[in-house]
Amino acid sequence: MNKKPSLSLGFLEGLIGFRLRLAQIALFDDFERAMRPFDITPTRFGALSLIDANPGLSQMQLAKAIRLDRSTLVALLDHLEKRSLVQRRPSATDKRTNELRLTPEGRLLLGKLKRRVQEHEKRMFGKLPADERAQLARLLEAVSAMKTKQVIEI
Amino acid sequence: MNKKPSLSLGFLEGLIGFRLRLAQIALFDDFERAMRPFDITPTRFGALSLIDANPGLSQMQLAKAIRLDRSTLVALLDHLEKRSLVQRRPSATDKRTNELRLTPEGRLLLGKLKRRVQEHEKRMFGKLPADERAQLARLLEAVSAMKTKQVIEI
DNA sequence: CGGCATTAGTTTGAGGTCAAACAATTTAAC
DNA sequence: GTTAAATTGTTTGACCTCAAACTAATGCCG
Repeated sequence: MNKKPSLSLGFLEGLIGFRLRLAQIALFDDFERAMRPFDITPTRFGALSLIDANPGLSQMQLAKAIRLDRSTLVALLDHLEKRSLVQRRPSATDKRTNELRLTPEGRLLLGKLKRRVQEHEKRMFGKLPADERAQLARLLEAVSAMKTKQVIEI
Repeated sequence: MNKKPSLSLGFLEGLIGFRLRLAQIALFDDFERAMRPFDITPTRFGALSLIDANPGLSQMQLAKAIRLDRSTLVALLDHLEKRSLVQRRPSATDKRTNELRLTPEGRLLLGKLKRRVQEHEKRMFGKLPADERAQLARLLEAVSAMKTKQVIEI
């Protein structure tokens, strides 16, 4: 009748990277569920937010900011443009680039999404005391800032 | 000469979820680089570790433990089996399931990988004082433990 | 026992992601 | 100023992931 032998994590037990991956999956799961009615993923939300905060930015700038390959961004923007949330406008000064802007519909939707995302963050982190939330944010930022100096060969 | 206007993060600025995603990307990047000579991804490493720690487990058990869809696991195990690192052995007691085990080569490789992963963790978290690393692990675990109680409709 | 729901592994299809190759444009070098 | 190098957006191909449908086997329930 023992239904949960519950596997051993073995070596994974002590790895912060593994813990972070699990947290990421839980987070994505809740986000996805909350945004399902709008068909918005974390990546799409990030793109909308950054375009909103930096109107006129280029696809390369956006791609770097959300850590997405520029080729991946093409389909994502196609999608958002098809939904009339975003507009690609050829730059007058550099004909290689597009200037990205939210449409009025895009701004309207983003407003709703922001409220949902706040609720999502509250669900996922609201149980933690404020100082621990701040600590978590600080530590995560420190990890992101770590750059690989040098890679060991074979 | 200002080469870095450096976009505003806007609404993303205050989101722990966004910070966590950036940390995850940085982590994955360093991991991937360190393991490139062995063609091992975090997911593959996780699978090898769990099989090592729980010899004879089934594909479903493994899939749940590493949060992977069972259909995804099929190709992953095909790959590891083709490399003679893992063995699928049909269970005698339940003919639906396979018992998973590492081969001697698998155990040998995993040993090397563990050392690399330790170096990787040291690179990414080593700069943090030990108590902060522990705190980070604890907080991440708390986030993973958050289960969506209920989802708001439209 | 006998039939039906459940479970395990697999296959297939849709979508997200990166890397490499390409054309158009801009920048740098001479 | 002309030519070579770098940059931007795009397309294509490979891979990973999930979800749904399928098959074989087990468990349940009368």
